[in-house]
Amino acid sequence: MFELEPIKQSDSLSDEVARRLRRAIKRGDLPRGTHLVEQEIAEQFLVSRMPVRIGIQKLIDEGLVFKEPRRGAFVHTFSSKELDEVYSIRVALEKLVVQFAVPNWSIEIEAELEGIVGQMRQAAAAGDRQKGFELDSKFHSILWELSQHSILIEVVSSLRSRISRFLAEANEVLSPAELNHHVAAHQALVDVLKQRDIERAQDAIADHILDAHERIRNYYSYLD
Amino acid sequence: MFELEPIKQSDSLSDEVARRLRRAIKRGDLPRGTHLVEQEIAEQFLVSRMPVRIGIQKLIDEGLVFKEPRRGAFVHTFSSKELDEVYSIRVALEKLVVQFAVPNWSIEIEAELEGIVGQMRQAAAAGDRQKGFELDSKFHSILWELSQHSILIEVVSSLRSRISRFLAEANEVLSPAELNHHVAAHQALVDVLKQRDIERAQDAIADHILDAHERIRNYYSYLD
DNA sequence: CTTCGGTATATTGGATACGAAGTACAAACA
DNA sequence: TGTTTGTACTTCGTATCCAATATACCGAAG
Repeated sequence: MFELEPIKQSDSLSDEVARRLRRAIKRGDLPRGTHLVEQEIAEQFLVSRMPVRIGIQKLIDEGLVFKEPRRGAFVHTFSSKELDEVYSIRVALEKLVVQFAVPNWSIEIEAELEGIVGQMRQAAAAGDRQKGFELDSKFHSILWELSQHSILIEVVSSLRSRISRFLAEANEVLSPAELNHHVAAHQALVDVLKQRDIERAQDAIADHILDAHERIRNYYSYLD
Repeated sequence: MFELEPIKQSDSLSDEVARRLRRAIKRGDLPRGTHLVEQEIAEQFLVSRMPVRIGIQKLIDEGLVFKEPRRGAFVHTFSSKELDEVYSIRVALEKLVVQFAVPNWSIEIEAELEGIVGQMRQAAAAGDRQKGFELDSKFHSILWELSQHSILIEVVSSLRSRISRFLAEANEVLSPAELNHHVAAHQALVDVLKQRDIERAQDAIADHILDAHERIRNYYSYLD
């Protein structure tokens, strides 16, 4: 008997459609308020309207898109109130993440996160905001995974997903000082996590999230 | 100029299908693991398969149903680990609910919740577990609404929705003592809320949720 | 010039029929 | 008994069609 890697075909067309639309929304290629016309999208992706409809439905449930009856689906526009709401929830949940993640802390994770912070430092020095943003996402998702709580991961990543297009937008105008501050915040977080002190780590991540909230709120305050 | 409420015709067939399936799952009419065959459901509801597909998709994103590629959709079966996860998140979020709800506390709300607790007491005395369950749901959803945080409401109600079929099941076997204890817990919660002391109210609701967790965990521990 | 009404167009939401591909199950086979 | 094969079923996607409704435009009436 021999073993071969199973071919994973878990991707249905509707999943693929959802994924591509999700990416486009998060990257800002589809500006807020954009009308997602089924027919157009179907033609772009060379599929029929059905997988598009199901794909859009997924995005609706993720909060990235909203639908008006008989009018169609539109890219969601966030109010600053909603932004505040998301952040207030995230603070609570990220503390929970830390609570569950710390007991699973290991040398390997420590090295991985340190490595990411190192890359962040380089990206900040080079002024590569895009790279910095990706590393930030990666940093947090590693922490989420470390918590080993599938539903918590689902909820918290869904929350971040909702606001990611705003994060991406605000990220583009970060000053060099803010970039450095951002790196330092992650370094500080790792330093506290290393000590496996849950309470202090929770405080640290709460500070970090609140700080990000403040930053992004300032950005959007002069926007609308 | 004057304002009138817009007439919303938000009901599509897929919404209706989702609503009915949701009800059936929560009430336990569709046992866990049930294969949701599109054709069958379509025939039952006298609609075509399309609204069924979209309706099922909604339930998937709510976590009530899961899908296996090329096999179909099944009513979700919870593990005790998932139950623990949901509760750990709910404790954090319900505390947040209280934090935002207390400042909006009013005489009217107080009367309403007191009324519900009163009805709970009657239902408990009469041994009407079904009624007690409905009142419990209502009690908490009023508190959620009071928080005025739309996303928080969305997330926390979605979490409760996931486990509601288990709650309903466990609810059926509550002893009279447990029924009374349940009523007392809600009364205590109202009493603390009345004083508008956020911290104590948070502690109270955390106790209440943890207590419910313990109870339901005991029930399911001898089940699987 | 604004308001009203009609018309044209586009889009959604749903119905229906069909086909390809994967899954389950039972019967036939070794 | 254990394996193979065949068949029926189901999903997932395609292709078309249709009714209801939203929107935009245009012209006429006030």
